[in-house]
Amino acid sequence: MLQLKTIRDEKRRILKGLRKRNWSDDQLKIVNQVIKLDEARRSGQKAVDDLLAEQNKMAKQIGQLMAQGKKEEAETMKTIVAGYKEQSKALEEQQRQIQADLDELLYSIPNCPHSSVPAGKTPEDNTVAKDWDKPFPELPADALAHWDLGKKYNLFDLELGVKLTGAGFPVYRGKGARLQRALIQFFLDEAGKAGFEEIIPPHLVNEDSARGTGQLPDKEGQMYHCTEDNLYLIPTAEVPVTNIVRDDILAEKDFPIKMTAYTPCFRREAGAWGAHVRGLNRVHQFDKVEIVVIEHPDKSYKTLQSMLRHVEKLMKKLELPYRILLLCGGDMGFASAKTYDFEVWSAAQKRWLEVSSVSNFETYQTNRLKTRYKDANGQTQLAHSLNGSAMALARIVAALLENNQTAEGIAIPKALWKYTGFKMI
RNA sequence: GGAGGAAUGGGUGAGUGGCUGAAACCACCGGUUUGCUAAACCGACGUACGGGUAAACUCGUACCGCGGGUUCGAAUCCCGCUUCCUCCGCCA
Repeated sequence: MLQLKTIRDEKRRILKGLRKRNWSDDQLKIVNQVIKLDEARRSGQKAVDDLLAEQNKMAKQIGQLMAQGKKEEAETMKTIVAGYKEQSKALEEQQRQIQADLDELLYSIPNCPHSSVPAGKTPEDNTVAKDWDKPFPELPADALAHWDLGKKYNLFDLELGVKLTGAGFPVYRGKGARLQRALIQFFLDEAGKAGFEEIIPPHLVNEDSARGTGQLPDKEGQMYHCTEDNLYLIPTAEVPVTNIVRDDILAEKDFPIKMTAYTPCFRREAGAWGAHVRGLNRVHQFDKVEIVVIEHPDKSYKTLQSMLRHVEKLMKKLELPYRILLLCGGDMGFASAKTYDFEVWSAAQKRWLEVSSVSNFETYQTNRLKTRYKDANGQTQLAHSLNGSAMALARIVAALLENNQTAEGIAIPKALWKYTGFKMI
């Protein structure tokens, strides 16, 4: 969530940013409500603190009176303190309510987009930051979409997934399974070479972690929830990995903290079913290698660029046509200040598929996570957090299969040979 | 799953009702001494919110695993929960 201090001190910037997210004048009123509630909170706290201070002082005096054997005086003071206590209890209750209201409002305000983020409402308003300037792969007229290729070569089975679990849970098998594992290994190795520490996190997280990265309370319905144990299946490795630094106070020399993790990702994705969700395009369980960076605020945008270059390198090694989009305010995720999306060209479907999303969250996540560092003056400051997919598997597989299909079979890109153990499917 | 024990600041660890936001030691940081390093000595050293301030600083409040309770007053007493350790059972 946004910091109260930022909302107080930089109200104009925040309002401007929220307009980029197409907030109406009505919605923008929330900002003023927050400021008003915050004032009430502060004056309320002063009142409570003063009352408690008085009680503390009197408690000490009572102790001294008792020691001196002045029992009656002590007793009269006790009755006075009892009155104060009642007052402060009532005030504290009021404060709790104010704080709860304030939190609720703060949770409902998305991150303020970076000044370089274009305004816009829909995906059509995104800016193409880097377009594909070479020709797309030419496929014969009888080219198959990946779901048909999967059947033809026995690579994955969606119906079998329905039998075992339900729609959206693909079963990979044979060379399809092997390709999947090869890609994971390849992505992890590349991340390792780029200096990311490899993590194997839990695949279920508790409520605190889900709250830390912002899945709760806003996107509760998107996660699978094990109610018996109150644990959530992770929708992305971002959740457990970023929470590694929750409640930490780092030193400046610790930056950047670079971590990578492969995990399966579980998403309920209620609704949103339609023509574009066939095959592996949108599933409830998919594999992804994620990169996460905790960075000094002065360097986070430079780091965002280096993360883009990393993902770009993966695209090139996989020999896939890709483009990079700078998302507009309306299409950006709730917690992000700036997001780039990578899309690969899916030659048989003849459309772009989103395979990676790289974002700088600035202090939006770290404010909830309480991930801070000591600056040169010894002051405690919030760190910046960033993450990106490097990359999401299912859709990469879809594009690989479609783009590389030939009469002889599906050609595997050179970079994967040593992982797959085969060059053709 | 059953039976015991434990949880204090970055670490070790003292502290069983007021003089304890918390001894001592270690680590870290600043300084003195030193040809350099080490040692020795001196000093500072938690977090959050709030007040006085723009800041240095200073004051108040809260925090000794978490939540409640008793009391004028709780790290300390009581209740619930969580986690960790030991033993037993089950098990990849």
